[in-house]
Amino acid sequence: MTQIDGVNKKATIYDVAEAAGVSKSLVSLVLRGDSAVSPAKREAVQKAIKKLNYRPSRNAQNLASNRTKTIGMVITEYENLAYSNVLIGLREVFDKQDYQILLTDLHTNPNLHGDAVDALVSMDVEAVVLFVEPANLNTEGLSIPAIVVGARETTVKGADLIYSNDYQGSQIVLEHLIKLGHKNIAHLSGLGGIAGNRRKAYVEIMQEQGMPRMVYGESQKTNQLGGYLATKELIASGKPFTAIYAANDYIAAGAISALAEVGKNVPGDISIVGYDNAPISREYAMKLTTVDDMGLELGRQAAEQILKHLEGNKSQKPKQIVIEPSLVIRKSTAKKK
Amino acid sequence: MTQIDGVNKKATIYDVAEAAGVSKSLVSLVLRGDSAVSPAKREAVQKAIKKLNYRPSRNAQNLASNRTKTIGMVITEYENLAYSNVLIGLREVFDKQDYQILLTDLHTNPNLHGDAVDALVSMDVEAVVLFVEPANLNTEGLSIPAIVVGARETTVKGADLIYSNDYQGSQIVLEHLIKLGHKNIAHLSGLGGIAGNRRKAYVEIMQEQGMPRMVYGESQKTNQLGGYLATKELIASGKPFTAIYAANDYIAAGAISALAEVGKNVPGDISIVGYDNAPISREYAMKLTTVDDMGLELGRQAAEQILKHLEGNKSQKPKQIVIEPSLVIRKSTAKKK
DNA sequence: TTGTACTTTTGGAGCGTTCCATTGGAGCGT
DNA sequence: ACGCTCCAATGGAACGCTCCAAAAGTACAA
Repeated sequence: MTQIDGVNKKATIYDVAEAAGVSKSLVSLVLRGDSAVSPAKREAVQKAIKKLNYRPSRNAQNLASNRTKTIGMVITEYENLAYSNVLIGLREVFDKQDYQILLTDLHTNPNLHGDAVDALVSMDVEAVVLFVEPANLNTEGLSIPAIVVGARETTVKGADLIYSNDYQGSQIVLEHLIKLGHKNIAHLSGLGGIAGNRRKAYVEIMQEQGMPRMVYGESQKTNQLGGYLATKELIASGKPFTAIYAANDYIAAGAISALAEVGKNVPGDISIVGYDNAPISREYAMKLTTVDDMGLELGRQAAEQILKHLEGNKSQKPKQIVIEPSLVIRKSTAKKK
Repeated sequence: MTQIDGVNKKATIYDVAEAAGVSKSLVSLVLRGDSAVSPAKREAVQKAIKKLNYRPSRNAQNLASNRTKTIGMVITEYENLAYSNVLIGLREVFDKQDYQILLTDLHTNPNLHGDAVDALVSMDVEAVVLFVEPANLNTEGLSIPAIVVGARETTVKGADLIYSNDYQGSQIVLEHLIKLGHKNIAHLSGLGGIAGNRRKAYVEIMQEQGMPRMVYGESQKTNQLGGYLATKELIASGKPFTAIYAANDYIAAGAISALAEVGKNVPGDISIVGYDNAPISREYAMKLTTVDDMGLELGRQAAEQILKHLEGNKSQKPKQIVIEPSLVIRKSTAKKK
């Protein structure tokens, strides 16, 4: 930091060079950990860096090196933590390769033009991970690798696809409940494509099994309140049920409250299964039985896939990866009485 | 996008200029919405931009203009949504001024050196918003404005401070409960400085009022499970209580489950107040009475304060802003029977 | 026609790095 | 003392923009 006109200006590589009595190039070498630098000079440079509190400008670095080692990830909104495990999985892999992840939600400045992807591309990310629902994003002529996580189809041409098999998820949930003796299993759904897939699978499977289909909350938001309201509807319908399959854990949590209000006990009276293995399902006193959507694994494999594009041979054709979900049996399900 | 050696290369301003038959400078003017450009050329440029799918390089822009119009925000972890309202408040103000917000958690690549602040400074953010607990970050010689949100003290020298008054928060909670006739009010606490402040206030106020102090869960995490376990302890202690003041809404939610397990009804038997007005307190079927920590307002005012530094006269001395919290009365509290 | 006053457009320098080709020494054998 | 090889260190071009000073064009009055 140098003082000019009483204003702090950020130190540049030249300031460091001068302070250390070397050339800017030598400083650059030290910065990048080049082994060809003599210990004495290296130390001098490091001292100068510390003294001046120098931090290299990534803008300049990126520009000069034509690399950013940065991956962009687009999510719908921070409040919906579904992305959380995926992010952890991505980081696990990318950290090892010294890639950075830039997380962005769909919020964009109304004044500025361009959506989340535009913003990311402008920042020269080397690839994008899309964890958003209908992806009405500007992905036209996207010249970097893209992978869509969590959806089984996309309009992003050339993008890889990775998702966990929702059909199979519904299947293992229903198998589990049926094995426990349940016959009247209601489904709590919600808005959106993911809930839609699970619903479709539920309907199909119940049909195959010749069991009654009861779907509620299709037009509700996929959160606790939605689950609560859907359950109220279910109860009001007067239809008999001994188990509930909720399209996600928040909906399941809402269902539990609604049931509690009418004196129904979980799992004593009603068994409940959620989906996603969200934090709430673990923290919740109830310890929800749920489907692990393998977010961590999705993240890991998405990262590997991206690395293949980035480091390996360029033009691979779009790949589609399907991960098998798994049932996490906890305490919200029990044998039918 | 031009095809060179079969590899897509991003279009630059020169490519656009050539395609539009103008100079790179003219393209730059169009990009920045300069009014001195003739309609004809403007249109030609815009057509070329679209055709080439050109997106300006922010790295180059930032470097050349010596501005990034970007503010960095540091949070502890994405999973803890406490920051959410603050972010919304920040955006509300910064959007209008065309500033972008870069959100970062404390996760840093173990291979790369530098913490979250280093990373942000390297990216040339113009100011930082710190929404992290003890802030053991490298803020030495930070040459950009910093504001610490949510803490009443900080080691970041020169930083502004903005927080809502936790003491007052505890005060209005307890006033509310006392007014409802409660005398035996337990407090559910948890790890961390914020919970600590609320706890301290609780202890002080109860002491003043000559009422029994019951604090549980000090060593628990501040989530649902923590609240659940703390409540179990409270119940096991055998001490009489008719109301609970929980250090946050998740703890309160956990408490409700624990109470339900022993047949205690909220608010019939026990009144509960949470803190933070977190999403769960609204969505939750229970409709939790809680303290709004004014996150939105914190965000707004933090943004205003930063703008004062950035646009106004430079060297202001550190300012400390305290926001008054407010009670949101919903359905988890009732008159003592 | 020429000059004046704008308005529109342009070339060039500069932003803080990286990377490469080159320079300058040190060390060693003869 | 001289050449040769190696290794360490350096200067300059380049990255893709912005911004400024200057050039080119346009319109109108004299």
